[in-house]
Amino acid sequence: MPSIQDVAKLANVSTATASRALSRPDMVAAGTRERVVQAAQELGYQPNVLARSLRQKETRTIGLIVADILNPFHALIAKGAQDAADRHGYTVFLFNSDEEPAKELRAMETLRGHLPTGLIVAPTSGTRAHLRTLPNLPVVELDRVSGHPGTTTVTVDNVGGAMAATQHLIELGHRRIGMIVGQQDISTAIDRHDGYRAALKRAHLNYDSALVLPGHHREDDGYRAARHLLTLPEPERPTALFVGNNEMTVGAVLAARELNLDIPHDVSIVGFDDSRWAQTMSPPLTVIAQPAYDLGRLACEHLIGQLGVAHPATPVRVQLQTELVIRNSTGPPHTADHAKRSSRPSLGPSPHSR
Amino acid sequence: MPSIQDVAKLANVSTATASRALSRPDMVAAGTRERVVQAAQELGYQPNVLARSLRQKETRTIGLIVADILNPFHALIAKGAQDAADRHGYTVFLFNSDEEPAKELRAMETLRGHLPTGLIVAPTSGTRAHLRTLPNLPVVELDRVSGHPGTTTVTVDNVGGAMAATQHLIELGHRRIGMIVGQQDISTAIDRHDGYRAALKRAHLNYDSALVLPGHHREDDGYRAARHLLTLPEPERPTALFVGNNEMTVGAVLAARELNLDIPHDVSIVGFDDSRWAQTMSPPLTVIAQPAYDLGRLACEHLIGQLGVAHPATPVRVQLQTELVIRNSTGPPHTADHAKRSSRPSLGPSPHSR
DNA sequence: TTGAAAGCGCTAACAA
DNA sequence: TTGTTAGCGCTTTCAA
Repeated sequence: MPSIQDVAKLANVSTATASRALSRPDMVAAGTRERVVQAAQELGYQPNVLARSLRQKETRTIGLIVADILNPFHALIAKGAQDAADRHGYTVFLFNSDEEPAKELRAMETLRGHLPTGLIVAPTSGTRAHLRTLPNLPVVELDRVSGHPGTTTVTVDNVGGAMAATQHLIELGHRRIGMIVGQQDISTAIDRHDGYRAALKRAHLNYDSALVLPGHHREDDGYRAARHLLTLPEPERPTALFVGNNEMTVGAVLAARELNLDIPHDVSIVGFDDSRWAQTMSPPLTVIAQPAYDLGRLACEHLIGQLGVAHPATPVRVQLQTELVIRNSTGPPHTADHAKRSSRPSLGPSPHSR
Repeated sequence: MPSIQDVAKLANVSTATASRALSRPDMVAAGTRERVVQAAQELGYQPNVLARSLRQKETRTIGLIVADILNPFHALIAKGAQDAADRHGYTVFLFNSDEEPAKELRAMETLRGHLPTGLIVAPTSGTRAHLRTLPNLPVVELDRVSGHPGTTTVTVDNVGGAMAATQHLIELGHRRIGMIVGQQDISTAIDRHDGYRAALKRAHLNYDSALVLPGHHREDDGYRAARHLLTLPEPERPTALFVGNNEMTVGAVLAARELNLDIPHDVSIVGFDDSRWAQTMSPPLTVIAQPAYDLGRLACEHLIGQLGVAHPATPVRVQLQTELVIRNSTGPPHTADHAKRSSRPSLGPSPHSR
């Protein structure tokens, strides 16, 4: 690997001039500049980022910790952030916390040694404590908020989204609406739960805690919770389910299928988060869609934007809107008064539309 | 951020000793060692990776370039690689090429400045040329091979997988089997095409080039190709489709739905790559499953394993097996001799808008 | 077993 | 406009 010394030698200038010619062209005479650039090209010179960063105490590197890169929602966030970083000449270090605070801490420690210019994190329950390890590091929280004071947050309107989902079911005529909710120490789960309650209240429906089951955001949790709710004795069984995230929604759908319940005839389902399979599943799922890519993009842009700036008095709180996408997994309830259709040959592929 | 100087001062030793105490404990007297470790802990010292790497000319960093992090197959690869790197104390720089050689080159250039210890790449058509920019950098190719001489490759048996898929269809009684194949400058696409041909040949079936349509690995390509194949006039229309990757398979399924063709009654479909939605789709898809996580893991382990070693005479070629997972998207053909069922209600009118 | 000193490649004061 | 020089934080000779 050629160094700037080699370039300088070939161009017959000092290393300082070579450095300037490449990084601050306007500080150097046109002729010299050209010689240096020419030499650099000839040697295939690529500056050593490590040396530069060490000297400048500025790495142009951003740490990004997402909860689970295998979840398309988080993958899309990561892509949005990475694309944005790239546009601004930053490089992203991507880590997975797998929803485990311990892993998140490890990621932060690793990151710290690399002296990132800033950090974007989709918090776990441990984030607030962990962030105290990294004072003076500009942080943007993404998707969820940890409650750490002073950090910029980029989220969606989870309360509003959950209300829209619940209200959609209510408007279809549902009165017993179950919710499969995420961990109650994660802000999104709390907010979605709140939105669900608020929508019920507005419609003067009772909140029945027996219809609200917690999960840890995994498919399996959704499956188990749905199985429980959907096998409640008839008057108690919910006619609709609002599921708090994408993975759990898959589980809920599988549970319904397994119980031979037709969606939406026997049970309506609304999920949170849109995704490829929400569209291609049968039936295509009604969901609350989130602008995941923009979430990542904006988090990154805000982080970069506030880098130079001194600590702003009031931290920025960006909130994006969600969108209710009505597909075919929701419909009016068919309760006991309707003859229970017995042998539907599973769930025929339903019309796919958007 | 405390530096090793601070630690040294607090422990009353020179920086050299402090460094040794932390990195090579056995070179230091027990008492001194303890004092240093104690001091480091007290200060929350974390070594500056940049300075260390600059000095040692060794970054313990691995570059990873995948084709598309939004594709669960690649996401799983990335996770496998990252987990493995982590276990060995390496940090991964993850980049997306988005299947574009130009983006891949940019990623490599960025990477180069960071002096990665090694590189793992899922090649595009440009990789072979680009790798010449990075001589002396240990490289492992993943999933696909670029033909760059001397690099270790970790792939699956694409020929075998494609043969298994095709043979499965043949055994079910299909005689006209269409294939939607990937870009013919990507090794996996070539291999899968070869496997398809080989299986036909072994069964003494003609290879009909009219039944083989190319695509660029995107859902949309699969959709268009399938639409074309499935609307061929009756005697020519294939009764089964083998689709060369996961994204295109989704497109093919959507096309079949839109044409009101029942899967597998009217057309059988086998995809390459398993995934969440392959399982949850309706019908659940028969696929050739690939060990994506292990692909990533092994690529990383081989890279790390060969780091110290001088250039091995014969490059390593790891090949993993695929597995035919039979679900419900394949069945025996029902050709013209069967009465064509006209109005299958289950399929529903499927206005798939795009 | 420890310390002094050099140097990785780069950029930024400062001087010329 | 250019060059000289120092130093970012660390590890590693070399010497004691």
